[in-house]
Amino acid sequence: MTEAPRADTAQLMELLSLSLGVYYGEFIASAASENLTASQGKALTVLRRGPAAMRALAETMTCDASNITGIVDRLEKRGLVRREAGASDRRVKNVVLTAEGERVADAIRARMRTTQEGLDRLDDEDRDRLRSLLERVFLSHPTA
Amino acid sequence: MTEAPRADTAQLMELLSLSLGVYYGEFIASAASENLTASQGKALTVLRRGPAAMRALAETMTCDASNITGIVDRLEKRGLVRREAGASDRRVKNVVLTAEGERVADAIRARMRTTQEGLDRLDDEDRDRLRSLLERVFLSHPTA
DNA sequence: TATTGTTATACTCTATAACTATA
DNA sequence: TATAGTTATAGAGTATAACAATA
Repeated sequence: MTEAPRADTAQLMELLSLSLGVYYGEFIASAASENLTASQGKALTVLRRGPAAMRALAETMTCDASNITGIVDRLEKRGLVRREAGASDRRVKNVVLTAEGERVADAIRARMRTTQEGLDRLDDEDRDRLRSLLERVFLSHPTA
Repeated sequence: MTEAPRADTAQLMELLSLSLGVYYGEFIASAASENLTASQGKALTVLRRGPAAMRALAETMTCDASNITGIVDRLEKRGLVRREAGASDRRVKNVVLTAEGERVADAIRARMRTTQEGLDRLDDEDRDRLRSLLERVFLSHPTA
């Protein structure tokens, strides 16, 4: 009964691991071609979705808040992001992409040809199925 | 005509970025709970598929071969892997999981409950669809 | 008192270059 | 000559602990 995983859960986990390896490997190479480390590229990717406080950025990137100081320092030194004072809470600093930062973030994604071509091989129906499946697996928050 | 990406390729890339971010975040936390860094956990995950030469390990992990020395050193010191002399080419060292290493690799995967529960929410047909889609996007090698 | 961001510290990861032992 | 693995080095990432400013 109950919560025993179905027979091929292990297979799917393995396939996810392989897929992530392909995707992340291409991401690292893409960031490197803009002279950015994986963490710096990841920060730009996250900030592309909108400004974020240092703390929030740390949580999204699954690392300690103290690390973000150095990562943002280096991105700021290169003119890719800037720190803005928080509106209500004066302790908070919001990190915002500059125009150049947006350009670089876009360039990183554009360079991920293998992944994009993989998606382009799917027809419209399959692309919609993939979207639905990913949302259900990774983005649904079961009431708990 | 031709190679222009379909309208929602950008959406799917963003969704992949979010989904794999969730997966990777859970992986990092899972490895940390076994007192392993992301790279060490990744190495165990790769070796779980079978022994690999130092060089091959570096390629799979998308890093320079010189890094693997230190990573394997630390895993070996903890008894999770061992170096074996190559059969034909005496320059080669194959890295092999120990029994304890296998146990830890399994524990890392088993601890990824959020992802597993996400997969468990799918019925058999959807799970098969997801497998097919991931294989087509990430693991197919267009003749080129 | 609790929280945000920073700093100091020690360890790990990373690429580059130079080395050795094989091939 | 070329390749597999190692070592040395410098810069970056990482968690922990302690701190100042603010809430």
